[in-house]
Amino acid sequence: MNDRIRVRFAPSPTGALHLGGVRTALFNYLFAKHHGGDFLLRVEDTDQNRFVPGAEEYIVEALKWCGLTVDEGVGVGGPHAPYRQSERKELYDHHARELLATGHAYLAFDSADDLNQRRAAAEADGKTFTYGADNRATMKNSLTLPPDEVKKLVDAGAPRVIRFKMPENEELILQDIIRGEVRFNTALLDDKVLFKADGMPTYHLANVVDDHLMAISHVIRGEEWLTSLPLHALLYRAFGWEMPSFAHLPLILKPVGNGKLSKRDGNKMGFPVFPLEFTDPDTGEKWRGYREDGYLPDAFINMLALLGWNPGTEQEIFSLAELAEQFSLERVNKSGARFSPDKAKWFNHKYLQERPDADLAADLALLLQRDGIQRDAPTLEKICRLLKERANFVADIRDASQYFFRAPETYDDKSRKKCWRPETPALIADLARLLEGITPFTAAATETAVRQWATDRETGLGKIMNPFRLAVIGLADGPHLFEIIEILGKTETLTRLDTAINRLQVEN
RNA sequence: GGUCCGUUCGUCUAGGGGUUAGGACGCAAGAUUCUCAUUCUUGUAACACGAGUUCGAUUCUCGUACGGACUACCA
Repeated sequence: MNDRIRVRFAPSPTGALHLGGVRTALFNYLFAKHHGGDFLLRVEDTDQNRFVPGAEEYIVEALKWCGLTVDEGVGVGGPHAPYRQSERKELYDHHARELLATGHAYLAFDSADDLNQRRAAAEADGKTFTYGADNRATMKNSLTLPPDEVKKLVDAGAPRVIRFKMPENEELILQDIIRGEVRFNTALLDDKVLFKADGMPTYHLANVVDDHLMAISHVIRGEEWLTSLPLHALLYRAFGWEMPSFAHLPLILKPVGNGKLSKRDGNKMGFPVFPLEFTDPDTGEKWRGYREDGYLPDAFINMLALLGWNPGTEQEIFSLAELAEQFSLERVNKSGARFSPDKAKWFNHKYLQERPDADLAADLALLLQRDGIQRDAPTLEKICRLLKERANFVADIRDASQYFFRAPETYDDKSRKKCWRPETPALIADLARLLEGITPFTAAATETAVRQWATDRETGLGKIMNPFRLAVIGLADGPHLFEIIEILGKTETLTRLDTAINRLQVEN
């Protein structure tokens, strides 16, 4: 075994990947890249009942969108193929037999009913039934049944599982990179099923076998696996294999309320929990995605990286490469982190500001196209330049830019009451005459002229600008007005002034 | 219930035996501006509790409380 750093992200194709899963993938990726190692993608599809069509493709696409390039695994192949557990069945079968042969595992014939009965009985007694060291002697398995009867059952094809034989009373002291020492006593642990009656391995067996076969050096996974760490450690020992290092990541919690973030929270609280939009093939239920909501992948990743990890400095904006450079598992937090939709937006805002106007314009063009609006790229670029600072998403730019594409049909009532006075129409008419004579119709030229004009008339600029703005865009907010009219052009600007004079007179 | 893990501003977090306990999001105020936003400045607000160790504990130890995960022939 060499010293190469190799990590894997091993999701189950049971649906879309949610925030927690993406972050696990991210931390694995960052750790691998930090050490110049390999990032593998393995699909753990050993549960036939929970398989969701399209989920695997979704996972691959989501990682791609996030920029987490897979070095080896599903979708890209590699020396340890196949990387889909359903295609590696013989391997698990072989290893399960080995455990049976070495006495680390045994056959169990108990039916689901038997087990349920025992559990119910224990519960009625206020206890918890564990199929472990203290109870396995009372169950129907190859430890309790005479060998010939076991053989008879096996030959008859009786439904059976393979269980791990947990040591009776052993204190296990395990190391976790994030948490330090973690202790367990095997007396309290149960004889987990390693191989199911349907001929498939369970997570535990498949996971350990594959991690070993794929030469994984570090297992970085969610905290929900911490309690299975002793089982996995014992499995490595039973096989006589060197154990990889383990790191259990803290969970991502709901923004408000108790518990870990679930996919329900997103639709309920108005933020996506999935990187990409996802439609449940069974229920038809639709889930929002960060991509479709207008998040930039780098912003999304940056936000996720800082959920449970920090560099120890005050830097908070990181490219993926910077993240990889600075990442270390030692700086991952122990406690769960509440997810904050607000902060996610803030990150996107930051990244949006850095995005070239031409790129923003291209995105904006796409959005506008859906509304049947088309404009030339230079104009859209100018619009983006003006509007982006107040936007979190390109869609915000679209929403705020409507007056560039059509003249106002209504006028902001509050502003109208405040600034549209009886003398205003005449003022605006004068202003229109002034603007008519300005060529070229640039922001600088119109601003200079209007300021001069205001000074000459001894009228405060505010007196003019507010109704001017209202007349042109129908709103009381927005970017520099002279920039707006430059984009609109002289003709359109004058038309709008004229329209406003007529309509606002009537409305007043 | 049992096992394991955790607990610093509302949230994400830095720090670590002696600090004005730092930063960011959010919120509030001020400055700038034709407006809104941006930006800048300022403010707001935290070491869960109780013991112990110590000259001194938010920091170390132990308890308690609270939170979380696991407790399937799911991963």
